Order: sequence, then C-alpha cells, then structure tokens
Amino acid sequence: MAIKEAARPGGRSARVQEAVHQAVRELQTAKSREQLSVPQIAHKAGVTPSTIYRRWGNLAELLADVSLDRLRPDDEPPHTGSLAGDLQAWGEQYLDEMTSPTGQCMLSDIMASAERERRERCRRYGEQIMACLQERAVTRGETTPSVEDLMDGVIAPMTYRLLYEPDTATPARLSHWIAQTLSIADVPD
Amino acid sequence: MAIKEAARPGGRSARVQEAVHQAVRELQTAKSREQLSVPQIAHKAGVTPSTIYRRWGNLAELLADVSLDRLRPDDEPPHTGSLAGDLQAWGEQYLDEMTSPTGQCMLSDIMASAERERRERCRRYGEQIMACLQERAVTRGETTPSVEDLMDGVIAPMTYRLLYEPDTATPARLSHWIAQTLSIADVPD
DNA sequence: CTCATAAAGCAAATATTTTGCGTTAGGTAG
DNA sequence: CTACCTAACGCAAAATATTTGCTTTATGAG
Repeated sequence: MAIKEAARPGGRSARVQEAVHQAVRELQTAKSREQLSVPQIAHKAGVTPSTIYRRWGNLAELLADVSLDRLRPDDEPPHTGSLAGDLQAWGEQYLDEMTSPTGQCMLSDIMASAERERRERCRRYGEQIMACLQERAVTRGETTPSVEDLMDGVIAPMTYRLLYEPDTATPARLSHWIAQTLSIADVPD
Repeated sequence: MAIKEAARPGGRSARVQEAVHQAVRELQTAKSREQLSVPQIAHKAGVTPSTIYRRWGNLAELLADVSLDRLRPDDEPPHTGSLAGDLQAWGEQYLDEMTSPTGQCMLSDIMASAERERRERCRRYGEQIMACLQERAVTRGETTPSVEDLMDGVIAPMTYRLLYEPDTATPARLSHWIAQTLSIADVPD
C-alpha cells in the first residue's frame, strides 16, 4: 500500500514526521514559543506524545529539526554577473528572512539544540552557498577569495550579528563586509 | 543582622542566588547536561524548586545565567606591545577556554537562552575587550581598525567557528583573521 | 503470502512545573 | 529600637509533562 495520501511515498514513518512538522509549523504561527508543548503538538498531529519523545527526545530538538528543515535553499541564488553582486543579492534576502520574527525564532531554535550535528548542517548550508557563488565567479574568470575566506569574511559577521545584535544586520554592512573580503582576494594564505 | 556568612553582604536574595549558582557549578562537573534538573539543583542548594522557577523561569535560563556569570573577564588581557600581539594573546587563551568541554557547554547554554538581553551582554563582553585593546593601540600611536571592524573581522569568525565548527577554531586561523583585519586598517568606511 | 522488525499506540508510573497561601528576612519610617 | 511593609521564600497540593513496559500495526524482505 504505497499510495496513501498521494503526498510523500515515504511510508508510515515519513507520514508521521510530516504530520508532526506540519503541526509544529501551524502552531508556531498561532502561539508563542513559551506556550508550545509536546502533548499539544502530538494532539494536533494526531499522534501520541510518546511517539514524539521517542523520536525527537524533547521539544527543543523537535523545534530545531523543524527549523533546520525550513532552511533548505528554496532555489538557486540569483545571477547578477559578479561575485560581489551575487553575494549582495543572496545576502540581502537572507538577512531579510532572518531578521524577521520567524527567522529569529528559527535561529534560536537551531542554536538551542544540543545536537552538534544540527549546527554542522547549518554551517554546511552557508558553505554550499558560498561555494556555489564562488564557482560561478571562477567560471567567469574573476579572481576570488577562497570559500573559507568568504565564510570568515561574509557569513561569520552576518551570522554573528543576526544572533547577537539583529538590528545591525543590515544590507549596508553587508556591502562593507563583501567589499573588504573581496579586496583581499589575492592575498595568499 | 548583616553579618551572616561573612561572604557577600547582599541579603537573603543574594545568598540564594549564590547558593543556586554554586549548586549548578558543582553539579555540572559531575553530571551531564541531560541529567541536570531543577529539583536536583534546588535540593543541593537548599532551596525549594519553586524558588528557582519563580526566579529563573526554567532550567535553560538558569544555566544561561550561570554561564554568563562565569564569562566575566578574569583580568586585564596581557600587554604585548602591539595590537596584533594583544589580539593574538587574548584570542588564544579565549579559544583555548571556549574549545574545552566546559567552554563549549557555556556557549551552548548561553545560546539556548531565550532572553535577548543575555546575548546582548555576551556581545558587549567581546566589544569591551576589543575597545580596550584598540585604545591601547591608539595610545601607542598605531593606526587601527575601528572597534566595529575588529568585531566583524576577529570576534565574528572566532565566534562563528566556536559555535559551528569548534575544531577549526585554531590559533593559526586567528593569526590569519588578525592579519587580514589589520591590513585594511586604513580603508575608510 | 508469511514472517521479521521497526515504529506507534496505550496507559500506568514518575517526574517536573505551576500555584495559592502562609511565613520570614530586610529595609524604612517613626 | 520598634513597628510596619514588601519582596522573596517555603510548603504542599494540583496540574502537566515525561518515561516506560507492553501490545499492536505497518512496511519491507523473502
């Protein structure tokens, strides 16, 4: 019986996961983090609390899982013709997303997770974007910093401010970080 | 009756806080984060759980409070005669501290706190160090980046890696960040 | 189709968190 | 120094959340 909801062909386990994630997402729009609880989510998802506890361990891990799931790159970052432009374009929409109440919650939930693995994935996400944009630049023949320098020069300050001081995570500062990082493109390691 | 334990003259409230913090610190050396609980801490501190719930709200906030308390600068960062040297010296001991199991827990606990205020304090801590070292440099007549550029160029990548990829938070990379940040000291904003 | 297994349901047992109310410590004014 | 006043604490009952042992069910392999 592979056809159940015509949705995801993942079997029962996948259906449960989807139902729970969905329940979390819906509840998050209505209630604040403080008033979310596992039994409540379980009820909305049509499963028993013990299913959630056995699978995710606790509320924090579940929320982190859901948030990380949402982080997937929706689509390819826009092409602007230059590395600086690509970085600015991608970064602006990312900042916009992450300074919103929803985005800030996502970041919080992810950081609150004890699982090292989760932060790892979060980092890889940024790294993939940087690698993608950098490769485009290389293809165009631009001289570019290493992916590592892009992480340190752009992703790091962006993330730092999103976490510690979201009001200062602005497009203007982003330009600054990009300019400085690209200006040292040819400084050897 | 101001003299009670000859310890801190803060009155009952301060005594309770100290007892609870102390209990947390002791338990943390013996048990893992998973097996810490409010009732357990309360018992060790000689208070009732409701006292802790009323004052801190929940375990996560209490742990964050204790961790942040430990973050206070023990003493003035060492003088080396140059900004690069001061940054490297301070940074190395900070990396050392924060890559340790204890340090990683502190960071986790702080990031898990919902209180924006706490992260704020965490940021100010870094900012104070940078401001201090920068002022020394100015006094010596060195040309230096702004405090903000130091935050973005040194603190941000350091923090990013401590949080997301602690194995790569190394003194060698620190030198790299410092060198690149100081090399753009005279680039106007 | 049948069997083996992993995941879910259920419900009882624990543990934690919240709450109402009485008590105490510390501060302040008289 | 004494007599309040208030914020914080203790206590214990009630409400919730979490864990756990056992049963049931869905899925995939043979």
